[in-house]
Parts: sequence; C-alpha cells; structure tokens
Amino acid sequence: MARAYEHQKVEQRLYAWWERSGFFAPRDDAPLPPFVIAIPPPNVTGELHLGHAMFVTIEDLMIRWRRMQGYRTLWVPGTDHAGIATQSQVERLLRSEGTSRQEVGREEFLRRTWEWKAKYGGEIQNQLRRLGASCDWSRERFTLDEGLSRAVHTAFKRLYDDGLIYRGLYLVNWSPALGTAVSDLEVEYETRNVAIYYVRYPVVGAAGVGDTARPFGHAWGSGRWAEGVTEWITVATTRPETILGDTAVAVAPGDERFAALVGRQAVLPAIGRAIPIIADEYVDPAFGSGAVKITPAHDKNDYEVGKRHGLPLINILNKDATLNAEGGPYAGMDRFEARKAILADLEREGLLVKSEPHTMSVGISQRGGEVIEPLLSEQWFVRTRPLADMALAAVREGRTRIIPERFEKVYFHWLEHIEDWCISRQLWWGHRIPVWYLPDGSFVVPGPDEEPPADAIQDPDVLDTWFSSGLWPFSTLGWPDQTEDLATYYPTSVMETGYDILFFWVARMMIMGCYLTGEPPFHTVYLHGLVRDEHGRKMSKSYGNVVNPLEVMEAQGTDALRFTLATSGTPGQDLNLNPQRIEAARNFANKLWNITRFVLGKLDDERPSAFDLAPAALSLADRWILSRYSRLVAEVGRLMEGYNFGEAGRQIQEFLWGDFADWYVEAAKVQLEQEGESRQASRAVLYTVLEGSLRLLHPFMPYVTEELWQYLTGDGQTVSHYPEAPRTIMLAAYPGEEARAVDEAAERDWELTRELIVAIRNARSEYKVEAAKWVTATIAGGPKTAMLRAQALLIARLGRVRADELVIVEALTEKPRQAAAIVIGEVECYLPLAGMIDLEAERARVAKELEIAEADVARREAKLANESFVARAPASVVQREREGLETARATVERLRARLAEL
RNA sequence: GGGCGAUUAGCUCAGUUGGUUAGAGCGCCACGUUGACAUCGUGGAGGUCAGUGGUUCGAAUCCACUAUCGCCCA
Repeated sequence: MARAYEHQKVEQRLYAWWERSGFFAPRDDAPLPPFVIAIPPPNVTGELHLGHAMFVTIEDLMIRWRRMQGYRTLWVPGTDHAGIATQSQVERLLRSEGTSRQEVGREEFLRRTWEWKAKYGGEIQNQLRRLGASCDWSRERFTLDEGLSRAVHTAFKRLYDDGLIYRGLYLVNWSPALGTAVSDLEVEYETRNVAIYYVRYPVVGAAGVGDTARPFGHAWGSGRWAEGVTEWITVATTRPETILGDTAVAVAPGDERFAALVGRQAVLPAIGRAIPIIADEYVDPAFGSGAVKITPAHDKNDYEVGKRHGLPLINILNKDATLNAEGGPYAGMDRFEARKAILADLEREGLLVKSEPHTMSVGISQRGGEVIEPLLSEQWFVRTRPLADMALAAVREGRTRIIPERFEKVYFHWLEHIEDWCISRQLWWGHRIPVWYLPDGSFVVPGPDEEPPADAIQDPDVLDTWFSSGLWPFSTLGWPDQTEDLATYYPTSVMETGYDILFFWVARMMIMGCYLTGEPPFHTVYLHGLVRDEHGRKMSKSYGNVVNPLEVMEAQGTDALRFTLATSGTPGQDLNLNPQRIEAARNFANKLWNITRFVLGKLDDERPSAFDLAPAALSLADRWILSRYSRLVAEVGRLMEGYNFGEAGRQIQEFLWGDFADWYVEAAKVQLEQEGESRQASRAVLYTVLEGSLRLLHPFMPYVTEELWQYLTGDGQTVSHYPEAPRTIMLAAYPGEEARAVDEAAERDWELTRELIVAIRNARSEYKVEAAKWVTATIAGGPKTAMLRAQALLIARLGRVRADELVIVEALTEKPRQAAAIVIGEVECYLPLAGMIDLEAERARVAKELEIAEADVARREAKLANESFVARAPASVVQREREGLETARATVERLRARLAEL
C-alpha cells in the first residue's frame, strides 16, 4: 500500500467495477421491501454544479445505507429536456452562425436541438458517476423519451377530459426576451427605485369629442394639443407608455375631490380617445394623485377593474414588447423607448405635472432577466384548485411527510393560495400540446393512441417543462402502463431535493401523483439547503466565487467533497462551503488509509469477530473500544433513521479518529507486543472495529471505504445479505444489532486511565521534559490499584514512563518531595523529575489545580444542597452529581495534603 | 405587510426529545523525523452560547419581546 491515499488511482476504477457488476440494480433476493428514489433530473445539456453534488451526496447516502441494510433499493436516474434553457443554448448557437430559429424553421431547429443534446447530453450523467452515484443506469430516462412523452400526453388528456385543463384569453406573464408566456412561479420580484409620473388628462363633457386625432383642434406633438382645456384630472403612473391602452380613469367612491367628475369623460393624451371616469373600491385615495389610469390589457389589477365595469381591453404591445398599431404615434417603438418618447411629448404639451422618486416591485423573468409584461394572450391552463386539495390532504393526513417539518407550512400556504397554472409555452423544444384544430376553428384532444383528424393542425406550442417533471416519479417507472416496475416500486420512498423547488417541482409531483395515480408519489420529502460560498454569499459567475465540483473531486477526491457536503450542515439549512473543510475531509480519508495500513500490518490470516471472544480474554482497552463502537452503531442507526445524516457522519469520524486511532490503536501497539491471548484479542478487535466502521462510513465515503475494505477483508466473509454476491462493501450488511458490547464499567475505568495519561503528558509538557526523555513515576491507586496495575504497560508507554520504574501501590507512606503531583479523585501520581522541579513553581501548579477542584466541589455541593434538585431531578442525574462530588472531594483532600507537604 | 430561518471560540460549523467542565475542524502558541499517518502526533490558549425578561430544581436548548442578517410569500 502507498504511504498516502491516492484517490485518482481508486475512484474511477471502483465505479466502473461496481457499475459493470450490476451492484446498482435492485436485487430480487433482497430480504427487505423496496426503497426507491427518483433522481431530480438535471438539465440534459447542463453542467455539474454543487447543487447536483449535494443531492447526489444525500441520495446516494440514503440509497447505499438502505441497500446495505437489505432493502430492495432502486435509484432511478434521468435527465430533463429543460425547455427554455436548452432552447436558449441552441438559439445562441444559431445566432453565432448568423441565423435564427425563425429563419431555419421548426423542423430544422428541432433537428439541431437533438443534435445538441446528442453532443452535450450524457456529459452530466458521467459527472454524476464521478460523484459515485449508485443509481441504476439501466433504467435511465429522459423526459422527451417516447415513454415519457406518452405519459405527458396521457396526463394532458385525462386532465382535459376531466375538465381540469382549459384554454382561454387571459392576462399572462409575458417574457419578451424569450417570446413566451411563463407561469407565476417563473416571475421574480425585485424592488426598484423608479419614477412615478403625474399626468393630467383633459376632462370633457358627457358628449365626448369628435375628431380623436385632434380632439381640441391641434395635432399631438404640436405643443398646442390641449390648448384651451380648462378641466383636468391628474393620474399617477410608473409606466407612462401604457397610457396608450387606457380605457378608463378610476377614483375612489366618495372621494370629494373627484365626485363631480365621475360619470364624465377624460381624453387620452396622444390617442385622443375619450374614456370614462369611474368610481371603484380598488382605488386608494391616499396613493399618488388619488386618480388611477385603468389599462385592463396590461395590468392585473386593472384587468379586474375592467371586468367589473365592462371596459374594453386594448392591447398595445407586440410579442417582442414593441408597440403595435394601438400605440398611435409610438407604434413600432420598443416599450422603454416609447416611455421616453411619450414623456417628452407630454412635457411639450404641458400635460406632465411632475415626477417623484418611487420604489416599486418589478416582475423579472427568472430565465431571461428582463422585465415581465402582463399581456393578454390565449393560453392553456390547469385548473389547480381541486388538484391542490388532494395534495394538501396527503400531507395533512401524514401520508407524505416533509423534512424539515417547517416546510410543511410553506407547502400548505402555497397550495391554499394557488392560482391556475399557465402550461403553454411559445417554444419549440418540449412536449407539443396534444390538441388539434379543425378548419372550422374547433379543436379535438385525441388520446395518445388515437389519430387526429387528417385536416387538423396541431397546436404549435409546447408544455411547461415542469408539466412533464410533475409526472417523473411514475412516468419513469412506466406509467401510464401498468408495468411490473410501477407495481413494485411505486409509490417511491423519499423525494430528496433543494427547498428552492418545493413549489416548482415537489408540489406539482404531489398534485399530479395524487390525481393520476391515486396516491402521493412518495412518503417522505427531504429538503436540503442551498450551497453557498464560505461567507454565505450565493455562488455566481459574476462574483467569481463558484466552486466547481469536478475540480474539487480532481484535487481532493470525491469522498472529501461528499463527506464535507454531508457533514457541514443540518437538514434544510443553507450550507456555507468552506474549502478548508474539504481539505480536512481529504485528510480524514488519508487517516483511514493509514489506520488500515497499520492494522493490516498487524493481522495474520484470521479474521475473527471480537464479539465472539470471551470477555475474560479482553483487555480494558478492548472492552472499552468495543463498547464505544457498540454505542456508535446504535447512535448512527438512530440518527440515520431520523434523517440526521450530518450528525451521523460527524460521530463516525469522531470515533474513528478520536477514539480508535488516537487511543485504541496506540493501546493495541502495546498489547500486540505481548505473547498469547492478548495479542490475538487485539488483532480481533482491531479488525472487527475497523471493518465495521468502514461499513458504517461507506454511504458517506464510498470509494476509500470500498478500497480499504477490499484490502482488509479476507475470503469467507459472511457479512453480506446475499451469499452469492461478489464481495463488495456495497452489499455488506450495515452494522446494526450484532454490536452490543456496551460495558459501562470498562468505559469508566478507561476514562480514569486516559485522564491519568493525559495528566502525565501535561505535567511533562509543563516541566518542559523533552519528548524523547522517559521518566519515572509512582502511582498510589487506592481502590483503583488493581485496575491500574493491569494498565501499567499502557500508562508507561503512552505517558513515556520507563516501565521498570513505574511503581503502582495502593498507598504511599512517604511521598516524594521533588516531584510533580497529579491527583485524580483517589488516585495520586508522582513524577520525580530529577533536578527539574522548582518547589515554588510546583506549589503554584498544585494550588491552581486545587482551586479548580474546589470550585467543582462548591458547585456540586450547592446543587445537592438544593432540596428541589434532589427531589425533582431524575435519580440518575442526582446520582451522577453525588459521584462527581465524591471524586472532586477526594481530589481536593489530596491536593491540600500535597500543598501542605510542599 | 405576513411567514420562516440564522445569530455559539479569530473563521466555518455541530450541539437529536432541558441535566458536560459548551464541542469539532481550520487558524494560533509550544514541542515533536517514537517503524500506520507531517494529508501527522503531543500539550496548550481561546466562548458572560446576539440582548432583555420569563418558565423550571436546572436553559445554548422551552416561551415572549428586541436587535442584526438572510430567505420565502404578498
């Protein structure tokens, strides 16, 4: 074995072996029921980022753990066609070639997109492999596969037939950059500092105006347009260009300032259209000028007002956010250009009263980044109310549980206030809407196995990518067909993903699953936090703080990255990724490597279980480490069942490094020098604890544990649930019930021994005894004499005391004067450091120890003097306090005596 | 405006149903080429657990309020 762990020589070799050997597939001979995870499908042409590394780490951890426990585990991998993202990439390519999708046409565009997918799709899967993902690649799916497309078509058909999908002309969120409608979720809101403009509209009599081009006799832009007007109404707006689409001015009912104007008409600047002045509850008289312009085709609230008053809807925008013919003199301009132009004209015509700074929340396209326009448009919608109720009930009734629990509230709130879901997208890459229009304008929705009429034309739009993602947990298993996989593995077990897509994805899977399959698609939702940089900033390319998981894996190893991601945080909480922590995890892998290297060097050909040895054959250190290991196994099991993977991983590390390597291995070195039973016992314990710990750790650090386990285990291992299976840690049993060697007496005695050794080392250090120098010591062990005598060799070696000069007696009649004194309860230890002891310094040192011990006594006495404490605290707590007090008193007594002697 | 989360050592974080002397890694100081490991070992310094009040025999942990930061929803 090399001196250090070299992950580059291990990872890809092991993964290839695992995959080739079929270890990732579910086993028919599994003793326990299925445990299933559907992967959150990454964008097929996407690149690996830490979000992927995070979900792979946690999902693979769960899968490996359950697989080792004997569950029939299935992790279904796959990718998403990611409509907007992928289409944008190909459009960018076309632009670089000097063409566009419109120019090449739909068929060619799709051909190019499939070509793009063939070229870049597949990369992400290999990157997931690098992470060690033990998913069953034979079941890999892609959302645009034939089977999944059939699922999408079937789902659409069923929802449509059941009256849950409809088409209509509504105000939708329009992304001018992408040229498509998007759902409410795809709009993000940003607070911006803008200007609010006060614009006055001429008021005319009920008769209205004649010539709309020159309502007052002069042309717009002449500077004399409103000449002679005497009555005005002033409105306030942040979007002056929408004036062109106004169809009313509204004031609050009962607002004295405007009461006389209600029922009369105002004249729209630039357009000259006469529009009514109405009263509506929607208007807040305290806001702006108190009068509001109403543009029903370009504002959600105005749309509602318009509906109440039967106002016409005038759309002034083209799909690319330039103004259409309704824009009058501004037709053809971009919306923001038009805003500037109309402001200039309003000013010239004396209609711009003033402008003020204003903060408002602006809708931004999640993907394009540009300002979203509310636009009147014909789209397809899912009627979500009845569906949401099913998804709500599933969680309320506990059929699906969300971890951390606090996200259930978020889930409830969103589903309780959900609005209909706009599912049509004016894109080409995706599932084409399965609706065909007939020449007479009517349409049909044939099922996936039905032929549309010959003269019908299919809807040009595609479905929101999340529509197909919503079917993922069952479409990947063969739905709508009643396949064996579907029967066996559905509903799935855990849906693990980031909390940022709780609404986008999780809620929609719940909706679709409950409705289409009759049951929630998973029993548990586990949400992880977002990975941020070491100071909690969001990772972004522009900030230059992006950590590339591939680079980390290359430099530090996959296990280091995975262990760091798994143990740096807690469920649902954002995680600040500290590069130093990855390094520490790499060091841990190396530590394991070297522990194993040591143990292997000491073993013979036997691989006996230490749990089979008679207790009498075991030393204190043996019994202690087996006890600690037993506790660890139980604790890790409890933590994993409770989804506290991070804490489980941290405890395994703490045990392996802090207990096993630092103490047991050091003790074993001494024991191995002995002849006979003790040596055999040490070998058995070293092997048993290390081998078991590797299995405990395997879900966290799959590569290094497998590599070491291969070195460590011999033939004839029966740790697998599957006797016929090849020997791999992946299929070895996860440590559980068999480890029950908790030995409290051994733990207590070990603790005293350890404290004594540390105290000796401490005293040596304080007296600046050279590390290489071996000293002498005398111990008065009192009631612990026999136990300490049994540990004499250990104490000598680890405290660097000459074994032949370590004297352990029950009590000392005469105590060495020129010596450093150590007191732990009833145990005294003297280090006669010839020529090094300065009596003054020693007095000060002992006095300090005494002070600490006295404080301890005082604290415990106060506690025990409190009657309510003794009466109400659990007996075990009181008992522990009493024992502690006894020890502390013994320490005080002896330290006082020592001080007197000095 | 409503909701949620965070605030613990210089830094990044644990602390699981309230009971330790509040922990880890990194960083810091001192020492160290002991046949597994310098990607390491040994010893050490460093925290009034954001603040105030409450519940309790006992609070980092439970409750209320406040402050700061962050997120979600409107």
